Amino acid sequence: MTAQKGAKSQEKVPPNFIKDIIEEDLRSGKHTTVITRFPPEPNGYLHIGHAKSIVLNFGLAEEFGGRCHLRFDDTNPLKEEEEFVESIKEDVRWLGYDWGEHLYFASDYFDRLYEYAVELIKKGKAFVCDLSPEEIREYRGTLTEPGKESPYRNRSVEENLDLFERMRRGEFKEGERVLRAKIDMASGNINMRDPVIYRILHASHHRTGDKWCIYPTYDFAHCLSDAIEGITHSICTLEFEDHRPLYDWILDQLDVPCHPQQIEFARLNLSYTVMSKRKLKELVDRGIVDGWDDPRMPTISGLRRRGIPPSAIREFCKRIGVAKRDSIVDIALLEHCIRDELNKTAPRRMGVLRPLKVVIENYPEDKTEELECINNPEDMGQGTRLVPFSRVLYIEETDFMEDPPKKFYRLAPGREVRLRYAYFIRCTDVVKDASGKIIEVRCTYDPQTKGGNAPDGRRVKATLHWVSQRHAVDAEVRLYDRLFNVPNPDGAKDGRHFTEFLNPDSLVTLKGCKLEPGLVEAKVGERYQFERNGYFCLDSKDSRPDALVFNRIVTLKDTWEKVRRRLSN
RNA sequence: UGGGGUGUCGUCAAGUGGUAAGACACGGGUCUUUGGAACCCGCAUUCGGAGGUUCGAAUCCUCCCACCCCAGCCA
Repeated sequence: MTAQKGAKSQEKVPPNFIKDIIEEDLRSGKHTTVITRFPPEPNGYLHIGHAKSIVLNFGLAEEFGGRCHLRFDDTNPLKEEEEFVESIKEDVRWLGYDWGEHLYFASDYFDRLYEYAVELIKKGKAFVCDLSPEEIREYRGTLTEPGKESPYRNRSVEENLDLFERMRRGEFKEGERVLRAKIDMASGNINMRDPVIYRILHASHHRTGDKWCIYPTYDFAHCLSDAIEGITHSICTLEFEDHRPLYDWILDQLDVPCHPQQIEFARLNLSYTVMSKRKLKELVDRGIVDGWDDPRMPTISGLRRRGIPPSAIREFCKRIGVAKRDSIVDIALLEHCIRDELNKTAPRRMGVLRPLKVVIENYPEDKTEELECINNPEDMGQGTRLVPFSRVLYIEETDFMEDPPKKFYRLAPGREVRLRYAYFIRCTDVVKDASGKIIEVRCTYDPQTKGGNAPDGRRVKATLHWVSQRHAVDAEVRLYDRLFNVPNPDGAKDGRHFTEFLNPDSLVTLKGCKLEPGLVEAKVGERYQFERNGYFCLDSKDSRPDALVFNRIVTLKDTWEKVRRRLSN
């Protein structure tokens, strides 16, 4: 428990401008507590960009001893579904955050919001407008020209009250009338040109059913929901900066419990992927990926299925910082956070992905030895396990070369290497098939080197992982890589479509992989390091006890691969 | 041609008048029964540009340039 707490306190959000504002507000006495909120619209799945916001909002509240609300911004019944509220709750929970009792819905406030709208009308600050959607657009003006006032702008309070009430009762068709705030049609900020705050939608809502046929817009509902909940700091992304004057205007007109401060920060962009809901949906709809939880997707469900630990995502979100400039974070940082976490926690196993048969000529045919292997050299507390060794083994195809280039110091004819936790072996011969392909490597072992050390002090340059043929468990292994070939797939200057930059090798499926026998016991949710290969986990969707499927979470850093590439250039 | 933002290393990002943190990436090295990990070293005389103020400027002033967002009864 204490250790847990200690670990948590290390997970602080590093300094940033929002934290500065909060600290100043606490210091000056403007606030005595911090109340934030994460306000998703339940119309889609969460992705790692949302994780940044979640970690910020929940992290800040946690750190200052306040709280963070989970509030669904469900003001548009046309787009929202119950299915998404459940998946969003699951994702937030999985990321490690708890909203406690503070689960809210903007739709919980529809009655109060309606009353606030009436109050605005009574103050002469809102009016019912009969203009059609097209006319409203025309009257709004353009970015460089001011708008024109609606001919309905100066209706009497009584008439507005009556019309608004009749809107509520369902006397009008969709688009026939709206309620608008009366602000300034000449404002340079288009959001202030008498924005629509209520519209007619004859649609049933996932929570309020058919009780309402008028619904508040985001601008009206959001600030008031914040005020109702006593939010102190309302943190959102940059595109809402232009909405802040409206946020403040609405709260200034009304008798509200408090006036939260809206603060904007730059949303997360990640290299070698796309983040917009529209683009992710296209990947799903065109069958380019296996659904929203495809392990290559930046969705929370995709990251989860990929096997990425939530702690690594939290750490990543804290490391990227919070600022106002548009940026693209290098996905290598995410990968680093994943390796960093898994290196410390993941038990090691041996798994041969591309098997090459090795026969140890001087090892008895029927003998089996149980060799002790360390589960995690970074954490000896994880203990050891026994792995069977016998005469016929598999090693990695890439660990043998008949004609090795310089700097390759794995197995080759005449060479001696170490089999991890086992023996030194020396290659004596190779066996090829009719096409010349090497199908078997013949070796001898040195019985004196059991455990991996030579009594005579003899050294070897390489240590290979291996699996005993007789004992191996078969598995399918899916090697995942970056979805795109270019850092910024939707930033093509020549207007090329982002799918033109897909990485054809983002998924490589390997069958007939040979794993050490203990891995039959692997369970969904566990993560392993397959030594010298990377980190892997069972696929939660497709793996079956008699047909194991492992996903590669991330590779190990591979210096040899770098050398090899340099050599071939 | 309107309004709102932003420009510090390849990528993020500190710094808020006192002489450019840190991380990732990258390069080199030590060590190693994972070519993993760990450890060490290197990596912006310069802060979008040009002027100016000052003993002193990334930080203050002026002008300019670039990029992002806004004309949903979406959020």
